Amino acid sequence: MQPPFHRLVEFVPLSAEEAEMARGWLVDSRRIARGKPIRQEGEPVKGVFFLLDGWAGSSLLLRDGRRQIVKVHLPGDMLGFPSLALSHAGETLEALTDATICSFPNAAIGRMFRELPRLAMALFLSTQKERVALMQKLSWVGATSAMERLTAFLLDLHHRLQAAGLAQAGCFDFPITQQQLGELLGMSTVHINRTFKSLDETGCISRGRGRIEVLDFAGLQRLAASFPPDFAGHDAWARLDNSSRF
Amino acid sequence: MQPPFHRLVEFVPLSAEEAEMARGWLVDSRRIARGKPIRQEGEPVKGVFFLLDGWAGSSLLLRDGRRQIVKVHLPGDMLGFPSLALSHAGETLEALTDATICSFPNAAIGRMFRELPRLAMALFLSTQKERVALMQKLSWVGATSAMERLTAFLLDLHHRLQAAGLAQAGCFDFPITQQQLGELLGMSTVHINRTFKSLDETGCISRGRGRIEVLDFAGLQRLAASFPPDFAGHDAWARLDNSSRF
DNA sequence: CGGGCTATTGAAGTTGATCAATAACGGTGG
DNA sequence: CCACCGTTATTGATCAACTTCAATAGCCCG
Repeated sequence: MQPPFHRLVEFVPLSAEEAEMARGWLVDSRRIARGKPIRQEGEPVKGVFFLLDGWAGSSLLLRDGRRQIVKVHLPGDMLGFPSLALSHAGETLEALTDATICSFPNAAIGRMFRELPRLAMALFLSTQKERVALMQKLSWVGATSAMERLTAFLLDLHHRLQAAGLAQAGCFDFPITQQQLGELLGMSTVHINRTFKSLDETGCISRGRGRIEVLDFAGLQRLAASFPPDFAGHDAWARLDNSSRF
Repeated sequence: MQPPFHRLVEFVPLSAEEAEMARGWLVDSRRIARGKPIRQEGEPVKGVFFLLDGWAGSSLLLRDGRRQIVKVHLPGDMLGFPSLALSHAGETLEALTDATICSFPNAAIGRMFRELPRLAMALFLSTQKERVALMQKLSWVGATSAMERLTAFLLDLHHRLQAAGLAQAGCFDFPITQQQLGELLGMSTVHINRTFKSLDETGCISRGRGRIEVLDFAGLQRLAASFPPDFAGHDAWARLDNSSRF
C-alpha cells in the first residue's frame, strides 16, 4: 500500500532522496485500538505523530469534564504539532477508530529545520493550512446553526477523505459516534441526532451502519451557508521560494 | 521605544546579528486607522505583517454577512501567517484601534527558512503556540456558557497584555466594542452586554470608558471554569535543538 | 443470550437570539 | 462652548434554538 503522503507533498514535491528518507521513517509504526489515547493532555511532549491509517481526534478537556474535539484527523495527517511549543501537551490525541501511527521525536524536527529547509518549509505551510481550517471551524461553531455546522463538517470531511483516496462517488465510511460528533461540533448528542435525522430527510444524504453517502452536493452546499471558498495555494512554495531582498 | 519583540524571542533568543537585522525590518512601517482593513479575505497573499502598535483582529466572513473574529492581536503579534499556505487570503485582517504595522513579503519567509533556520524554527514554534490558543478558543466557544467565555477571554487578554507590558495592577485599555466582542465570542451584542453587566456586578472587575480593571483574579478564574492550565514551554528550543538520530 | 454502548424519540426547561426603543458617549462643525 | 449626529451601550419583552432529563429501541460483541 502506498503510504499516505498526500499531505506532505502538497506544497513541496519531495526529491527522490527525501522520498526515500520519508519512507524510512515509517518502519517503526504502532497500532492503537479504538478509543485509546495516543497522548494525553498534560503529558510531556516527546514528539509528534504521523497517522498512517484510521481516524484520530485532537481534543481539549474542560474542568467540568466536558471536552471539545478540535479536529478529526484522517490518514496522512500529522498529529501533535501544536504542542511542540509547550513543555506539556495542550491537547489529547486519541484513536477514534483502530489506527496506525508512527512517531517522530522532537529532535527530528529540529534536525529537519537545520538540514532540510525545503521539507521544514513544507511542514510549516502544512501547519499554517491547518490553522486556517481551525479558524473556519471556529467560525462554524461560533456563528452558525446546528444544521449548517453539520453539513459544513460533512462537506469538509468528504473533501479531505477524497484527497486521501478514501471516498468514491460521495460514499465514505463514517465511524464516529453521535456523541463524538456532538463534542466536535459543540452541541448535545440529542440535538446532533435530530439534526442528522432532519438532514437525512432532506434527501441530500443517506446514512447506513457506519457509512454515509452524499446524494446531492449542491443541496448540501446550500444548507452549509457558510462553507468557505477554497483558496488552496499549491504554488505557495513557488511564491516563497522566489529569492528576493530579505 | 523598545520594539515589541517579546513574541519573537520567546523560544529562541536572538543573536546580536539577528537582533540587528530584526530592528532593520521595522523601518518600513505603516499606519492604519481604526476599523480599516489591513488585508481582506480573498485578496492575493503577498506577505505577512508584524503588529507594532495597536490592536488588530483576524476574522472570517460567512456568506450570510455575519463574521467571526478569530483572534484579537496585540502589539508584537504576527498577522497573516495562516494564509501563507493559500494563494488568496483566508482571513480578513483589520485594525481594531489605530495601529502600526510593518510588512514582510513572502520571499522573506522563504529566505529565512533557507538562511536562518534558528529563526525559522522560532517562528514555527510561535505559530504552533497560536494554534494551541486557537484550539482553546474553539473549546470555549463550543463548550461553555456566555459568562465562562467572557471571563476566559478577559483572563487570557490580561495575560497577553501583561506579557506585552500593557497592563499593570490588573488594569488595562479595552478599546473594542461590544459588537466586536460578540463577534469574537460567538454571541449577540445584547447578550454580551448583559453578561458583562452581570460580571461587573460580581465585583470581580470594574469597567470604565475603554478601560478594565480586574479586582479579583481568583474570582474571575472561578467563573472561567474552563480556563486552561499554562503549559508554556520556553525550553522548547532546547528540546528540539538536541541533536539525535533523525 | 446477555450486557453495554449507541441511536432515537418525547417532554420540559434554559440559554441566548431577535426585535425594538432609549440613553450615553464622542467627535464635529458652527 | 454648544448643538448636533452617528456610534455604542443599555434595557425590556418576546421568541427560537438548543439542552437536559428520561425512557425505549437497536446494535455489536463476546
